[in-house]
Amino acid sequence: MADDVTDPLEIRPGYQLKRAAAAAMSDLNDRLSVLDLRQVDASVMLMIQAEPNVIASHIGRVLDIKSANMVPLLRRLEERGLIEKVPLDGKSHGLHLTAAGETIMIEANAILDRFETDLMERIPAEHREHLAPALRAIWHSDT
Amino acid sequence: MADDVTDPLEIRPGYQLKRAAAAAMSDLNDRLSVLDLRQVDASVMLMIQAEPNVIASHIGRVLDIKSANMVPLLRRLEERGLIEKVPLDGKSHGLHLTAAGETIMIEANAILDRFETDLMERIPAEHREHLAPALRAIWHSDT
DNA sequence: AGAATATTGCTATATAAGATAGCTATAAAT
DNA sequence: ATTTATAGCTATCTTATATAGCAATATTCT
Repeated sequence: MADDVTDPLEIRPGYQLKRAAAAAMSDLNDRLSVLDLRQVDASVMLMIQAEPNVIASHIGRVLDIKSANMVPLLRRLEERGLIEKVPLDGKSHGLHLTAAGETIMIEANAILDRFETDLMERIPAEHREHLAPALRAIWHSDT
Repeated sequence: MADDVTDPLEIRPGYQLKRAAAAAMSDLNDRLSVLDLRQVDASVMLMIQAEPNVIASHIGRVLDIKSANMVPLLRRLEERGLIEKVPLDGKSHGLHLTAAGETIMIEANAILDRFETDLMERIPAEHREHLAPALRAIWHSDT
């Protein structure tokens, strides 16, 4: 039996969204793996880079990472010498990229830029500009 | 510190895709939970409904479900009396919905339709029609 | 027909992401 | 000053999916 039978899920946008995200995220993970970084690592470091001295709980709030999961994530990055913590007061630490962290982020940003260029290039031109606004609407109106 | 600091990931379509998918899938899982079905269960049953007598390995190929994971999935559905297996030859089984399976799929299809209507309604009208083609392009050109 | 190969469905186990529950110390609010 | 909220943390659980491999059967090739 050839696999040309109509997939009843092909017409469902929810399924398209899931499969597109899975394909894209798998691709990105492969690309980031050469730096031994996961997406979540890169996104956290991106936030630290954008706002040095940011605290962990703020990153967690923005990126939806539970503090229980943030702790080992930051510890790994710190142990690799990519970030450092500077005490702000008795309980908070400002996060910063180290020199090594800045260096790896040059490559990480290049990978992310390339990934996104490739991602957008897959999309026919007439649909391309609509993707980000549509996705943002889905995400931000989620209750 | 108010959380109005610019999120450096807001501008990245890859991140938008991930967050939109996560929000939508979480929503859908909540809705399907009233039937005690997960998305993957519903999608498998949808394929069986669309093509009675389909075999498990075909579903796995189309939906990207490993046979090791298909086995317990089908067993649960069979134990709940929602599907049944009819031997086709010495090693394959044709899958069918039972009467109970047909009944639950009436509700499941209603939930899916409603979910997708709500999903699309969140998107501003001028972007709406572009979402599915854009997502399909991302998914299907994935190597 | 016989031999080699591929497919189907399966078991058992590993991995990885993320969620839950709860705790201590500190800071902020009343 | 007392209460409440926040930051960071530990330990553990759940869940989805991946890996490795197997026996029986079907298919393909010579």
